[in-house]
Amino acid sequence: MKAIAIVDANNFYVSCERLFNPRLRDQATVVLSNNDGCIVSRSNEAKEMKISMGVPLFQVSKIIEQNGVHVLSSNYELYGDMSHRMMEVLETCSPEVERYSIDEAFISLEADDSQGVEELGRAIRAKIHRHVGIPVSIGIAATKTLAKVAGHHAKVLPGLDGVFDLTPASIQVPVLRNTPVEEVWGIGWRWARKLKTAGILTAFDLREARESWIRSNMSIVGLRLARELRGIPCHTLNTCPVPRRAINSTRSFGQMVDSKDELKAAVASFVARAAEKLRREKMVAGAITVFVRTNKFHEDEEQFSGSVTLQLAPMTCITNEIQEIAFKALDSLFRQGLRYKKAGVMLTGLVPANLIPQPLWEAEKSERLRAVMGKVDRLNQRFGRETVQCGQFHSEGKWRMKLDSRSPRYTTRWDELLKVVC
DNA sequence: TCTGGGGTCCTAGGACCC
DNA sequence: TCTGGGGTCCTAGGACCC
Repeated sequence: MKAIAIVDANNFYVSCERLFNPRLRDQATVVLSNNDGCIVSRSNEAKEMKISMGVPLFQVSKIIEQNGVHVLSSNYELYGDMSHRMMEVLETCSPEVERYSIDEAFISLEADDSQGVEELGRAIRAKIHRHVGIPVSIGIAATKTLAKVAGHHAKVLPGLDGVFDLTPASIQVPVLRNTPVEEVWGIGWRWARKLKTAGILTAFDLREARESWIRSNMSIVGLRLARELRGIPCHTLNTCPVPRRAINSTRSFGQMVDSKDELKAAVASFVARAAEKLRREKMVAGAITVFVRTNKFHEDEEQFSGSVTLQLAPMTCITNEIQEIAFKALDSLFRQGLRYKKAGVMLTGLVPANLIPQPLWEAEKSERLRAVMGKVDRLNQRFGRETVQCGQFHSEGKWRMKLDSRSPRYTTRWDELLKVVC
């Protein structure tokens, strides 16, 4: 029998921090988003204190102080590296691995005479724990959506020890009846609200709902979802990474920004980051969107949110060339007298760099520029982001984000290696 | 005072063409 | 200048995910 499994790391960011700081084990710990704004990962102890996912830090500061919860800024370099290690182990366990997010992968499992899918799942869980040290939950079923349901149960039901096999037909109905509809993968709060009004309260109700109703209220997306709950696969495994369609770089500012120069500096830095990603993927972009917005939480201030898209012709991956167009977009977007909280850029129309024709007379120039960019990227990779900067920059500025309590990047920086003191 | 970032997919509507 | 259906392409916006 062949099945799909979802392998999902438990409290991933907190688990990564605990690997290198064992004092955090058994202690309530949370990890924050960029700018130290929101809670994005919680240990089980923190979850028990009713600290919700995604809440702003200041709203739970009382709980955190009263209980001595450990609070860490996010350390994406560390989490990215641990994620990579986990995926490498998975690739030794299954011929088909889809890296779904930083802490999750879908894999195929094939049972044989000696081992059922559940035993396979348990072996994988043990191997990841042994080689990487991160605890995972594994849900197994015939479709991705059912596997996610199984994975959720594997995580929260203590008796299952982290692995739940939902392939036996006999248990599917009771399990789906016990799954609130808002916990189904693909159902967000808006659809959940709509479904509840229509009397669809559980995953089972959604599975049994009329297809015509689903189609007209939730589009083809909802229809696929309902079929997946019935065991009809609509989402296959994507084992080779699909080419990216867009690259973003956006940030909320540490403090509000009102000057155009400072906004320009922020946009220049976002373009630099996005262009670096673009070159790493060996692609060029055909268009750039720049957006700015005020602080939507300050309801008493004048609000503005706008974006401008401009073509990049010829297509390019050169930071300075993209910055030039981005500044034009910003010029037409900027309004004096507003206080901005967030800005960003999005590169779209991405094409592999080797597929676009180069005009002969441009070839030499673009070759030279690309070589320069390559050197800049290598220097920044080696000595840290923004060691070498392109175009206009203020290295400091109100827009820079806060990261007050980041742990060392133990596995990717020589000077931040874990020190053992005897 | 403080409120994340980076993605994907789908649909509706407008512009344009035949 | 208006009439109309059908097709494509593009963009904005909405919904979702982690």
